[in-house]
Amino acid sequence: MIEKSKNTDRSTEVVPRPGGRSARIQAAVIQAVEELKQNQDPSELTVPAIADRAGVTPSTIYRRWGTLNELLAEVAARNMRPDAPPQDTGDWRNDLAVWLHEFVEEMSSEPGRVMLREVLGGERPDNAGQCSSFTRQQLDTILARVNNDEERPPATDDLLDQVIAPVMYRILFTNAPPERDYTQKLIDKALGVNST
Amino acid sequence: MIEKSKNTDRSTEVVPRPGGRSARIQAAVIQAVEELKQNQDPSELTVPAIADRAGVTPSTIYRRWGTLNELLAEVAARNMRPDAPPQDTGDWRNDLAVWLHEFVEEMSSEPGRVMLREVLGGERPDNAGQCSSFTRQQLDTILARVNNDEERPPATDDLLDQVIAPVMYRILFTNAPPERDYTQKLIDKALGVNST
DNA sequence: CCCTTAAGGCAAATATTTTGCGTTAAGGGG
DNA sequence: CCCCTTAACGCAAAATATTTGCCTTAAGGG
Repeated sequence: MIEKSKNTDRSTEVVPRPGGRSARIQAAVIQAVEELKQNQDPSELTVPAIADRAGVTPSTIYRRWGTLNELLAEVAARNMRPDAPPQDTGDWRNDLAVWLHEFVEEMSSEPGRVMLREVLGGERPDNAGQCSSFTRQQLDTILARVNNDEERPPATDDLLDQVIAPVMYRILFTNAPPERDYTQKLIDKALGVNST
Repeated sequence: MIEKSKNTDRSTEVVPRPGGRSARIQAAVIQAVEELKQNQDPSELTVPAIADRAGVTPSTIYRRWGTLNELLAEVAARNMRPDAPPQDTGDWRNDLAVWLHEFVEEMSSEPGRVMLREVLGGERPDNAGQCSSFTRQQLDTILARVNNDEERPPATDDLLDQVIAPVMYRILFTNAPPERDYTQKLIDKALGVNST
């Protein structure tokens, strides 16, 4: 008997389908994770518990995300998405300072550090990449407010190197979260302010 | 009957004992982890497997480290300890460049990224702190070679902020590991080299 | 409307983590 | 030097979590 028409030998790669049942389940799972994270006691944040609350079987979660770490990484990355563009005070330098101080405070907080740990703990680099992408977008938004005729704004990359990176390094690798003064000095230096 | 002499009501806090049986077991477990990490297929890197190889019961590991993540974080932090001081070429600027390029290459490599993930994935901040402590020591060693009569070396903190941090940020949060040119420019800028 | 296929549910099989309890060895005091 | 106390370990049973095989479901495409 001839094997029934194998259509798999075509280069017709199986294209992943967008939206639909999968999407609803994914949303339910993610929401379940966020809800369970409200309850203190992180030991309740387990795959079976998440599955239960999402109305899904554990195997669904394991098959889609592989491990709890990956699921948490994805959720954390999502939650890092800013819910608003940086405040517009009319002075972009001020916007930058205001936004940055808030950014640092959020990242240094316990929930912030937990999110960072989760994002960086995942194996897929996408999630971490998304975080810096969000940050970059916020910076771009602020820099777009500069009147280019009057002054030349710093490049986004320079701000990432000279301000964001040092702040993140301290949060991730030292016990001393960045003080407000320290952060401000980084800004001033990056913007070329003379404070000798 | 009088409860037999309770000597626990004294302020004689029970002091954790250094070295001894515990120390040997700890060493055996850590070595087991390192050996198992040689074998590709990280799915073999499991607590029962580690316990087996270390000649220990799993419960010992769970009680001491809590989770696999914590154990891996500790081992990774240990392995980040440099095994030699930075090469001494006679020119500290060169020493810095040589050391840094090697540092970046190690951290960007797949094993390096895995170690970073493990270190940052643990809950105890000590391990990450130790990493930056190692880095700081290496930098200090290089800077100590500067002849202070002739030139003023940069501060270690400035190097951390302006060179190490940007490099680490890119490794952790972007898909593009730092190119050699990029790293060199960071050094030049931090050392005040005019390259306009 | 039917066909194909990726994804989900269910439940059994595995693997892991946790826990209670008895044992061991390191230190300290008499 | 011996005993006493205690933290840490081993062992094994119990509790959880993870993996897997097989069947069912629903989204898209022809």
